[in-house]
Amino acid sequence: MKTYNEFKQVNYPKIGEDVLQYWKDNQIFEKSIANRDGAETFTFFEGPPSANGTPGIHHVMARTLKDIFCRYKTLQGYQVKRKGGWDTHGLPVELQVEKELGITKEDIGKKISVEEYNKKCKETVMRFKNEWDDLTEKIGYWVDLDDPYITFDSNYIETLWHLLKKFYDKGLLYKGYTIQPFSPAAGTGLSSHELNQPGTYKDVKDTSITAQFKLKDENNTYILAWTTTPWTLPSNSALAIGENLDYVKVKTFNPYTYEACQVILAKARMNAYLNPKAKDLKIEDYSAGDKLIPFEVIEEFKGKDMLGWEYEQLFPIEALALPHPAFTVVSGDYVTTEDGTGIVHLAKAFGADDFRTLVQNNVPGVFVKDEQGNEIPVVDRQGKFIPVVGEYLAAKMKEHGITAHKEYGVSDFYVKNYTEDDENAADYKNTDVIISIILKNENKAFKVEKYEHSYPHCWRTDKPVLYYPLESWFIKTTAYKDRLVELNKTINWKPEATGTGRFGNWLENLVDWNLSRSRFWGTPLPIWRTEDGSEEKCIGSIADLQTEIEKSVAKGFMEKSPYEGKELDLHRPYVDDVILVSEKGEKMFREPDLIDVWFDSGAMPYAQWHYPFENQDVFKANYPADYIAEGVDQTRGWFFTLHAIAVMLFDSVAFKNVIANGLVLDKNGNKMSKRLGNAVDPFKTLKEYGPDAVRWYMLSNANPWDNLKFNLDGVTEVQRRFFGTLQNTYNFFALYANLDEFVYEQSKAVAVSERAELDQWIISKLQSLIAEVEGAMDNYDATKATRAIMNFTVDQLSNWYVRLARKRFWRGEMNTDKQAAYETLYECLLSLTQLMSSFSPFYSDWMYQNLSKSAADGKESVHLTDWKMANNALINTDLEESMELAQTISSLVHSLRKKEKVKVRQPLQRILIPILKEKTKAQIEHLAELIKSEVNIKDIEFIDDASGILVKNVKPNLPVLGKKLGPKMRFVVAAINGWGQSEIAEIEREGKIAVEVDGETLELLLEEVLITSQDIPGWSVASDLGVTVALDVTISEELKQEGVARDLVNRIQNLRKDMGLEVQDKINISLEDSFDLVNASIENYGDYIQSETQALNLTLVKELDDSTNLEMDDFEIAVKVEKA
RNA sequence: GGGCCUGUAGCUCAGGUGGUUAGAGCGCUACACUGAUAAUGUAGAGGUCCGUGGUUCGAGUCCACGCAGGCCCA
Repeated sequence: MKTYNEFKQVNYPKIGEDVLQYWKDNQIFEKSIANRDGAETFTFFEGPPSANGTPGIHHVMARTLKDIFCRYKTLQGYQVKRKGGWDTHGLPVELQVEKELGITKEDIGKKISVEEYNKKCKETVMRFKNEWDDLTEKIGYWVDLDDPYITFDSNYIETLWHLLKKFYDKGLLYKGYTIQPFSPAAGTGLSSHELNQPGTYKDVKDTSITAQFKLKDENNTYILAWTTTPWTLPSNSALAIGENLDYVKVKTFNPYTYEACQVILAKARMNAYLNPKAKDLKIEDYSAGDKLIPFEVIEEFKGKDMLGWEYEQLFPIEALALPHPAFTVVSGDYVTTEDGTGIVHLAKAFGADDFRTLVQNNVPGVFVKDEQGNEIPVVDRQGKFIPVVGEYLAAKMKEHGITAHKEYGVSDFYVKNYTEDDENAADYKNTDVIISIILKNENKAFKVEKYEHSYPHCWRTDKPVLYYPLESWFIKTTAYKDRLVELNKTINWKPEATGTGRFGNWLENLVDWNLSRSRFWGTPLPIWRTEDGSEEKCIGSIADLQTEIEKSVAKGFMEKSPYEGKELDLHRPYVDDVILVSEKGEKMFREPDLIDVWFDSGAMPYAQWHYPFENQDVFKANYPADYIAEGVDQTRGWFFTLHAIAVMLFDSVAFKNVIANGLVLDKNGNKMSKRLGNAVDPFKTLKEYGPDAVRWYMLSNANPWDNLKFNLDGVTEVQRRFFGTLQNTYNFFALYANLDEFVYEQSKAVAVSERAELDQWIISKLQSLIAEVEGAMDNYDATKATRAIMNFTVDQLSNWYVRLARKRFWRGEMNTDKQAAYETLYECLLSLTQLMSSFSPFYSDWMYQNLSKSAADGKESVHLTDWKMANNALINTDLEESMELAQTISSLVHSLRKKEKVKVRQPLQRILIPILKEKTKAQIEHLAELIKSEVNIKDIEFIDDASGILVKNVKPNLPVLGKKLGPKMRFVVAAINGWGQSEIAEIEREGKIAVEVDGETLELLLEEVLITSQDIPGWSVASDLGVTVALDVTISEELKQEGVARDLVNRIQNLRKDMGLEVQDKINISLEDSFDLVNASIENYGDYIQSETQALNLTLVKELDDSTNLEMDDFEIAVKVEKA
């Protein structure tokens, strides 16, 4: 019976399927967790995917990355609970439903009830759960799929409410506004998605104004700022410059009033405002009305020099006056000199950039109070100026005698001009034009012109949109900015730059978290308000809600609870039916907003356990996460919301280690998309290549945080080069182990110290590998780990150890040396299965079981084993260095043989190795036998200084010399390069030497140069890595005979194979007596030939019948081989 | 427009703190081996280290400015 299964061919996909079935049948995953009951926990958080689309190949990457560290830590003895999860709310789901139903947001509540709509969303969102689960299993991502958290679940939402209430109680949840695209014609805000509809951006001609903002402390000096929305000028409260841009102050004249003035603008924009043809004209020669206006630069400065400059309000409307630091110059990182004046006018209410910049600089915006005392902008929701501004403009029209198609009342100043009747009137003037005329007349406009640009329009009304402040609920993240930054520094980011750069910068420029979404399918905001907004209540649990409902029913605001006799569903529309009662006895209605879905996922550490309502212990043992991984695109999404909630509510990080992985692109580096047809189907790929090779390829090919150019050829290569080589190595072991009936038994194994050098070496290498893999994995660097394993397997174990040790396996009966060889190879293979198991969980388990099913301590699965740490006592650095020397020397001899055209089978007498260090000599001698047999030579001779034939080379030791010499380096280097043998001898003898440089004498020390030996006169030499080898190519008669003997062995072995003999079959050989050389060879090496070919007899005969002709290098010889 | 990442051989990637002639695998070419054989070994060809400036005795490596591709945000 065979102990170790032998495989002619391996079917990797089938191994994946079989092992998956085995895991299921034997509950290996469950056992891997139950096994570690009571052990220290290692916590992983699953970033929930959305199952409303099918998974792609990039999910294989993401899920593999998540899986490997959990498996690794499990082996190391930690208990790693892994709860799966689903992200179920949000816009993509809504859009998909709308597309399928052929409706728009407009239709919700009309053509379809909110109830039906949300029901449809709920069905849609889990549509592809089965595909996801299937993929998850097939790629071997171990995660609990039976009990996942689902963000639409009532328990989940209850935790969200609990957290929101905590924010609320801390005073961190507030109602403010944010600048959003708004359609005054439709009276509604527009989502960025709506703005991205085709056709929304149209080319329009608007009146643009370059306005003059008068500096406070200087006469006739103005800052110029350009705008395509003149109606925002009354709301101006600051000007932004680029700190590093160059600005000029220019003496010139206003082109409309001809008044002398000094204007400030970006140097790079002068040509746009000041006619270059006028550059030679003199200021004094100008008279009002001249076409060419002279100008003269009188000062130049940087933008940062302008910071804090004060100017006078452009429209001095009393009700709009503001305190300092309004009307000052601030810095804006987005300011350019591509258009305008290089100075940007800021109106807080009407631009998102403006808003952000002003908030960051603590500059107030232009607002007025309404009856409730709320701040409102000077443009109302119909898109017209409120009377405060209207009055001013109407008065100015009169003052300046501006007439239009009609007389303007205080409420007629629409800023975006959508009353078509007016627009078509003959003498029509829009608000922008009126503002232009006023400013021109008042010496406040430097340039007015029509400007054609692309401007967004409402897709429904076709009217231009405004950027307008809309009410929103916010979390005051800015209050915790410092703590967020501080705690972020304790997180281990892979790659580091994502943590310090992308995420760190984001935290530095933090704005408050806008929680509000005006949608239907999502977590409702648990805040109820009275109609006048004077009282509000935040609900933190279902129990709270029930209590409040009861109060309200008692008060008579509701007949009965909307939930009476129904399943409790916190979603809209049910929750909207809840009317509560305020402290003062007023009716309270829920704020209709839903919350940002990122809050859903960022709260998963708590909500997945329904904390604090349940599972407090589980939560505490699994918080914060030791490790998470997600795409780098989540930096401002999930990574941020996890961090924000954890820091603000728990003063903790949410995760200690994080990998932000890159994208999976197609093999040409293009983004994969279903539309372009270059998307790789994960299921097909897994079916064809099996999960292990795909995982291994993804991890080893590039760092996970770099983008991966996914190429199936790469998967094939990994399969062939790595898995194929490993499989060959295993097959080799199994074949001979079974023949010898070898069975590994740890207790009876030969002590490592008693094994052959080669065994000790590979064991040492193996321990070094384990240490390297541990180091890499502890640092969350899977690429390094996989590459190290690959290198060991292919280069060290297969191409060196097995090749050199081959004969020990097939020759003779079982003895200690042979047993040691088996044990060594077995131990390497078994260790490899564990090292590999995190990355290629199926194949490694399969091989583990093949190797260990006969072992006394064999486990059901490699994934249930305990990590075998590196044994430092078995690491022999000296031996590893020796072997490296041996490998280098062998390689050099091979290349010399090739150069001299002497094949390896022809024995040669000796090689010469020049030796400058005793240690090197000892290290080579240590493995002399091995080198000799590997390259088929009889002797290694060393030549040292005493021989007197060494030719040495000298090189400067640059890092050492550089520090000492600095700029004189190149002279000294030139001097050293010109040295001959006598100088080298001198510095070696004296330990120092004098060098003349530039008339100066310097002393060089022995350690400042590197001496090597590269030449032996009259010999064919080769060198590499500081080792030089010379080969003696003289072939004596004796060597020739031995060469023939080896050739004969080789030819007879081929014959054996052709005859189909088994390895252990014995033979008889008859050779034709025809060549003296052959006869002599048989005379002297007959025993060798017989033992190698397992021949009982080797006879020379005069004539052979039924013989075969053997083709030797220079002749042919007849031979007859018979099975004995 | 801003932040961040990437750019090294035909392809995929390595290249601590700057150091003489920039490496590996695959692919290609030639040869060898033939008891791991649908394997394996050896050698060879193949480079403007994205560009331009700068710092330095010395730059793939450090700095500045660009170019190309990507991600996120406006």
